[in-house]
Amino acid sequence: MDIRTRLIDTAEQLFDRHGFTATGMDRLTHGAGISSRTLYKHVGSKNRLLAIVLDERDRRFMRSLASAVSLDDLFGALGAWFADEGARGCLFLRSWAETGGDVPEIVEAMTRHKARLRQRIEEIVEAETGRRDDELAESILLLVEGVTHAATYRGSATVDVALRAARRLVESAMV
Amino acid sequence: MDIRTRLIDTAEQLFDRHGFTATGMDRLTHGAGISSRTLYKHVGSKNRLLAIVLDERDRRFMRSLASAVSLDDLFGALGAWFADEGARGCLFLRSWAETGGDVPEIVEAMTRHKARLRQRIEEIVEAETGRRDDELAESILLLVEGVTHAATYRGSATVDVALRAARRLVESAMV
DNA sequence: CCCAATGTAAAACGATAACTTTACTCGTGC
DNA sequence: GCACGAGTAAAGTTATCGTTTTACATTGGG
Repeated sequence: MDIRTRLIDTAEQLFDRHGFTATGMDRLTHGAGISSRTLYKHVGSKNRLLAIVLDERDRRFMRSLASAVSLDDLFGALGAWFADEGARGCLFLRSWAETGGDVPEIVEAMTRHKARLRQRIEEIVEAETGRRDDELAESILLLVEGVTHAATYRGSATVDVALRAARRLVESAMV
Repeated sequence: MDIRTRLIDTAEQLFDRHGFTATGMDRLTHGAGISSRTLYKHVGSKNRLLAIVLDERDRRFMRSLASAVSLDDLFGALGAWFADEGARGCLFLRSWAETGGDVPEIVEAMTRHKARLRQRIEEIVEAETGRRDDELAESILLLVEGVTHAATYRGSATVDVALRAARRLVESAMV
């Protein structure tokens, strides 16, 4: 695996598990097995490293939803994500909050990700119901955001609750 | 206002707006207008200060829900909270994640708060529908958790979407 | 064959972190 | 009238922060 990939993977894990500010550069360099000089040649700064990590995470997350055309697919993918990666809340929102909304590159990475997520949910809702429905898409987004955070303290069974609630909302909107 | 209250209020604002780790002790002492010696006499450590802040926030938040007996009340109170305090995600989850789940007093404060919230939602659902319904309460919790985080990037109009979705879930459960 | 690129280790940078200590002031109650 | 508790300011402690720099090793291509 090449250095840059190894660095970004290490950083994503450390930022996710211990927090951005609490993760020092030494833990990043030791974790990735590189020198600090190499780290700075590759990513320039700690803030830029976080922005790159977020962009990479967005790509990976959206890829896991790429083939979803139903609520089952959507919440199935979410459940698989939590099982694989753990559930510690949304890393984009956490990064945005930890930096106080003061770092433009992180605000932008967060905004981009949330726009893509919202768009993707709209497509899935349209595939499931056969028509566009903004209000329905927005409430499914609320369930997705809700399960992302509730799963941290109520466990993975919450994904099934979210799926059943989403189905009911679709039914209720179909009448 | 007495020193301890002033300190806790200041700390809550700074932790919420800039993050826990990113807020230094000097900003806390200057913000509260006290010396560092006094701060440590009162709260002992930065971690204990955060735990105290969280307990106080929980009391205040639960008080704002104290008289709620309907979905309207519940989401009305949430909307008012966001309007008054801003929406930057759940401070309990953020504090828990920022400290990597490694600080017992913070894990406990988070767990206590979430248990109380879940309990309160169960009571409101029972008052609204006339019967206990665990599944329904859990899905309303998902909407509450969802709107808490989605409001940070989709604005306060999301509260109305959450309320309407909650109403539909109740209707759907009443059949 | 050697130059340029890419990496390393390790020291140094100034700033700041959380926290403690020293020395001093003040108002209150006995 | 003075002792004491509660506060202050400010320096000091030890440690770590993000970042840069210096000096050196390895390696692949013209």
